This record gives sequence, C-alpha cells and structure tokens, in this order.
Amino acid sequence: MSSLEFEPPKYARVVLELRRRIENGDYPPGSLLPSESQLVREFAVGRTTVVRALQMLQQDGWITREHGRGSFVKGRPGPAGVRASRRGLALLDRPETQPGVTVVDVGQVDAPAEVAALLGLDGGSRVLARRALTVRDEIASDLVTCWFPPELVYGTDLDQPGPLPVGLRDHLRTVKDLRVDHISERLTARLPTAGEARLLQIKKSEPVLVMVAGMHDASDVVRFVAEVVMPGSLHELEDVYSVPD
Amino acid sequence: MSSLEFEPPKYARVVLELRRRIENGDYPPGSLLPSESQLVREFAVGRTTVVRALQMLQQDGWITREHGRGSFVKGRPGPAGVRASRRGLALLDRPETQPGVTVVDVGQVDAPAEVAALLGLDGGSRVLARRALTVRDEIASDLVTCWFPPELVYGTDLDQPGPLPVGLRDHLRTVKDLRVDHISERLTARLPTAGEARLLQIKKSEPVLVMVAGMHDASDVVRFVAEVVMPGSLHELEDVYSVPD
DNA sequence: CACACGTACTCGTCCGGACAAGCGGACGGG
DNA sequence: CCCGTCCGCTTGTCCGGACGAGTACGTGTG
Repeated sequence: MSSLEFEPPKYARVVLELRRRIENGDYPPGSLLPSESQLVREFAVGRTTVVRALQMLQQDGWITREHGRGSFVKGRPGPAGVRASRRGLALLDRPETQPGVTVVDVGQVDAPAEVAALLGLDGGSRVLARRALTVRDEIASDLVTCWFPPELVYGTDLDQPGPLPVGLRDHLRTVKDLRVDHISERLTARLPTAGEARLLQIKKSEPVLVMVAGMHDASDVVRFVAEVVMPGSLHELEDVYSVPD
Repeated sequence: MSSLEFEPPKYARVVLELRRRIENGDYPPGSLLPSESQLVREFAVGRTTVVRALQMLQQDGWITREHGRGSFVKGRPGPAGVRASRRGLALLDRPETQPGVTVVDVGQVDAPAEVAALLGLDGGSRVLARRALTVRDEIASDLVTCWFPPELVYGTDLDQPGPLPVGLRDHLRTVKDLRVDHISERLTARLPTAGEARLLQIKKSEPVLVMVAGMHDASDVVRFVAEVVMPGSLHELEDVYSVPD
C-alpha cells in the first residue's frame, strides 16, 4: 500500500508541460506545435490523451488548431474571463484559520433590514451573525459578516466561536449538503458604523466600500448573506475584462 | 454524389438534444440525468461520444457531474460572464445624445496623478478632460470624466463641447482606427470633491463610489482613462455570477 | 441496534485502433 | 507555363473496451 501521493491525470501533465513551454518561450506565439503523433511519442500516452490536452489548451485560448495543418501557439490567454472582484466567491473558500483572520464575534442578533429582505424573513428575525476581521501587513483590510438563518445553522459548526478550519462552501456542502449555485453582489459606499470604524481602525468620517452578497442555491433562494466592509481608501476592488468584437 | 447536407458531429446532436430537454423542462434543475450507459443506448453512440457531450454541457454550466453519483441538471446557464458592473464597457458605447446625459465641461486640464500614472505621463501633463453628467428620474446618478492625451484627440471631435452623437468606441475606431482591447477597472470609496458634490447634488459628507477605468489597446497600453463618480447611497453596482464546481 | 462488508452502479481516465477530411508539396500531362 | 492528381502529413470524430475510484444500498455480524 502506501503511495499516499495524489497522482494527477496524464492529460493534466501534458497541459501543464505545454503551457510551461509556451510561457517559457520554447514555443513562441505563431509557431507550430509538435503534431499529435509526435506528442504521443514524446509523452508516451495515447492519442486520446494528447487530443484532450490540446482541446483544453484551445478552449482556454492558448492555441488554435487547424484541420489538416496543425496546432498553432496564440500565447498566454488574455485577461478574458479572469474576474478580479468576486469577493463573495473567494469568501466561500477561505478557511478562517488563514493567517491574518480573526473571528471577532459569533452570536444571535436581530437581522438587519437588508439581510432580512434578502433571506425572505420578517424584519427583526433572529439570525446567527458570524464576524471575522482580516489584517494584512498590520493594517485592517476588511471586516466580513455572515448571517445565517437558524435552520441552516442546525447541525453545523457555524455557531462555534472558534475559527472554521475549512471554507464555508466545503463545510455547508459536507454537513448540510448545501451547494451554493450562484452569488449576487451589491456594492455601495457609506460611512462606517461606530463598531466598524473601531474594528477597522479608521476615522468615522472615512468612507467604506460595502459589498453585500446573497448566496443562492440552485432554486435561486438566498440561503445566507455575507457582507464585506472595506476601507474605501484602500482601492481593493479591481476587475479586468476583454472587450468583445 | 449529392448529399450536399452538412452532417453535424454526433456529440453535437447529443449536446443539442440534452440541452433542449433541459430548457424544455423534461429534465428539471436538480434532477438526475440518465447515466452514461443509458445515453449510450438511447443515442446509439459510443461512450466516448456521450462523455464528450456531457463534458461540454458541464463546461458551459448546464450540468454538474459527480463521481459515483451521476450527472445533475443545473439549469440554463445563468448570467455567468454577463456582468452587471463593467460600467467601463457600457460607457464606451453610450452616445452622449442619450436622454438624461449632459456634457458639463470639455477642456485642457493638468492630469490628476492617478490618471497620469495610468497613461504613463509625467504628473501635471496637459490632457483633455471631458465630463458628462447623467440624470435619471430627476436625480443625478453619475458623473463621468474621460481623460485623453493630446495625440489621441488630434483629428477627433473629442474636444468639441457638444455631445458626441456616437459612442466613444465607434468614434475612436472610425476616426483613429483605435480599438479598445480590454479594460481595467478599479473601485474606491471616498468623499466627493466640492465640484462633484455640487454637480451630483449631494452633501459633502456623503460618500461616493468611484470607478477608474483604463482603456487598453491590444498592446496593453492605456490609451485613455475614464472615471465614474456615483453617490454611494444609490447602490448602483450589482453583479451576479454562477459558482464553478 | 450499530457497524463492517460486499455488490451493483456511477463517473474519471486511458488505450489502441479506425476512418474521414483538410492541407501542402511533388509529380506529371496538357 | 498552368493545372489536375496523387500522396503523405495533419487534425476531427468515433468506437469498444478496460481499469480505477466514488457512491448507495442491502446484508450479515457482533
């Protein structure tokens, strides 16, 4: 037995290696890639595997394939599809044991109006609030609050004051079989509350960027809500996208 | 001879048919798709073909596949890729003759530090600033400023005080053969300047959302810069995206 | 009752082979 | 010289089979 090592699939090996050579300059943009049969010999795999790897590279924009001619290098794919914002998604996978993250508060509270509206609850319903502060380079960079309705908390570790060792997505999927299907984010600017100013160590007159994210299941129902409060002066939200046409 | 008909590949037939059934409601969201071997029998194709079709559907977000369990319907792929933000892109195509838009100022100014940095100019270089205010339902909703370096303005109508009848993208493409390849956006929150507060009709203590967009050509060079200033209380920026598996 | 185990079914990966179709250069007839 | 044919190369599609691993469920044992 043994061999605890995780063995990556062969097509992934081919993809990684070819991508490395393109980034490396071994296969400059415009050049012709080795033919499928050459790659079959070099990597000692079946043609199925080589074709699969090449199709993945094509899908991601690294190469173009031309019937009867060969595969040509396009170069490192542009920033298309890379979305830098999407804080909500990053949130889902971030364990609270990550360095710089501190769980500052966990407990039942009255749901704020906006949160109650998103969750479809009456104003003032009791929900579990879980709040964590992130400090980067000695500077408080954001304050994340998640609100969970009671039925979602039952059977989970969400109401435990200690940091969660796995991301929210993993935890809710394994414990409650809940899958987050899509996320709706809304962005605003406002002045911080007294508590936010204190935790983030900013003045009460310094604006904050606030992102509220609704976490939807496949039925479009919001299962829980996350809010990220960031000092507005640290321009945190960036996004790059390619222009169609 | 004859048989001029274009024969689509079999995997495409499978993809189209399964997609049709999902859209049709035959396979509602959350339901279990027929297993691969069932599909092999139904469509009378090899498993390679079925797997390929299912992988394409997964790639496009129609289904999720779970090892040992089956393939599950996610539904018509959501607004993935369509981002509600991307104000910068909307800006490029919006003619200034649109109702509610007023050109409030056009003229040479010293480039603000951030703009100069993006354009690769020395601080204090002279650039053309073009500023337009958008009013919706009697309420000032945003203030857009575009900065153009002098060599870009030459030969265009950008320095004319009247509203441009076509979008910036069209104008720059036809007149200067300039194509915007991609856009980088940066979002911050701050207090408005005196002028911004006056134009937007807000108090000087009310935070604003500010988006600065660099318009890049294919060589990644920033050709001009746009800034959108919005009252923070009108939560304007929304985004919905699906969560990858 | 709780738990380990076996079994049937699922998807993930991979193989070697096969045929079709597009491309490009060599070759030969006009 | 031009042009059509042929041939060797390429990619596109497809097959049937194989093995591994993950899941669900029933069954038997303690």
